[in-house]
Formats: sequence, structure tokens, C-alpha cells
Amino acid sequence: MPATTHRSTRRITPHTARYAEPLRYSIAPCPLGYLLLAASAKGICAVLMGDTPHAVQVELQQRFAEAVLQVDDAGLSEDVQQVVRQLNDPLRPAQLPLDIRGSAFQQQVWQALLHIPCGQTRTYSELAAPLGSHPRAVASACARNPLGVLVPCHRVIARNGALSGYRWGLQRKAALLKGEADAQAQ
DNA sequence: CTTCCAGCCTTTT
DNA sequence: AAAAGGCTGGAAG
Repeated sequence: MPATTHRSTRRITPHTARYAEPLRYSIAPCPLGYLLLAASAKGICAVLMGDTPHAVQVELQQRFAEAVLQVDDAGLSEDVQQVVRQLNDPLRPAQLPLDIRGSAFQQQVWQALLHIPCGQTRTYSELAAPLGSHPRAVASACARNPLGVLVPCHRVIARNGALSGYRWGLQRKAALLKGEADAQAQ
């Protein structure tokens, strides 16, 4: 392919970069602390967890710096409850429209995460292989997953069996995996 | 078995 | 251009 006909280095617009896009969000307590769920016109674009309402709110602002954020507890309460219910009953996963934003590579990784069944895990290298990528790259994609729980990045562990890391704290990753393993064992 | 190290692919500054 | 990641396999202790 002659480089003269096509500029291959064209930059794709990064995920969250939209203008003053309106996003609705709601924060509620959950078994793992506080849970923040945010939605665009297309679907859920963020599920974050933290120790305080403030912490999750700040994370949302950082991730969607360009957005106009507006609380909508009433409008999102159903969705929030679905996620909370999934935490308590992992075999009944939330069924929500997702607005998954990320680079092409991140989309591939996150898509793969959606196919990991509840109660199972994969290693970073297992996910990297079919993408022709590297476990380290998969890890950084997992680390930036905006949809905690719904896009189960917590089901990815190190090859040696260690839990490795988790954006929202290893304690939560351990709890999620235990909950899913226990549910599966029923 | 544990620690250390050099490559590894993407994203972020 | 450089650094920093939720990694890994192999060498070394």
C-alpha cells in the first residue's frame, strides 16, 4: 500500500471526547461500597465503585470531563437496582443497554470480557493471544474499563493464579469473584 | 518457592 | 518522545 494514497496514522477520536454531552447519573450504596451508574442517550456508559459518594462522583467527572453531568436518581433507580441485584445474585446478570466507549483495541478487549461466563476466569494472556496482542496491553485496557461489574474485568487474573490488580480495589475483585464462584457452586 | 529483569502492546502526558 | 501500566517467562537466589 503506497503511503501516498492513504494516511494510516489518522487519529481516532478518543472515547469520552464528546462536547458538552449530557449524562445522567445516580449514586447509591451497594454491598461493595457506593455505586455510581451513568447513562447517555444510548445506554449505560459507566458503573463505578468507591468508598464514598464523593469518590465515585469525582471519578465520573475525571472520566467524562467534557460532559454535563446531572443527577437523575428517579430515572435511573431501576437500572441501579438491576446492578445491585446482580451483585447479590450473580447468576441473574443485569440486562441493560450499554454505551461502551473506548479505542478500537479497548472495544475488542471489553467485548471479549462480555463472553466470560459468570463463575469463570481468564488470564490476561489468554485474552491477548487471539487479538495478537500482549497481556500487558490487555491489562491496561481492563484497567480503563468504565463499566465495572457489567463488563466483567474482574474475571481476568494473572497466569499464576494471582488476582493481579483491580481498578476499584483488589478487595472488591476478590468479593466479586467469590460471590460468583459461590453462586455457581449452588 | 520467591525475586529480579528484560521485553512486551497501548494509552497517556 | 517518554513513561507507565491490573503481565510474563526465564534466570538467579
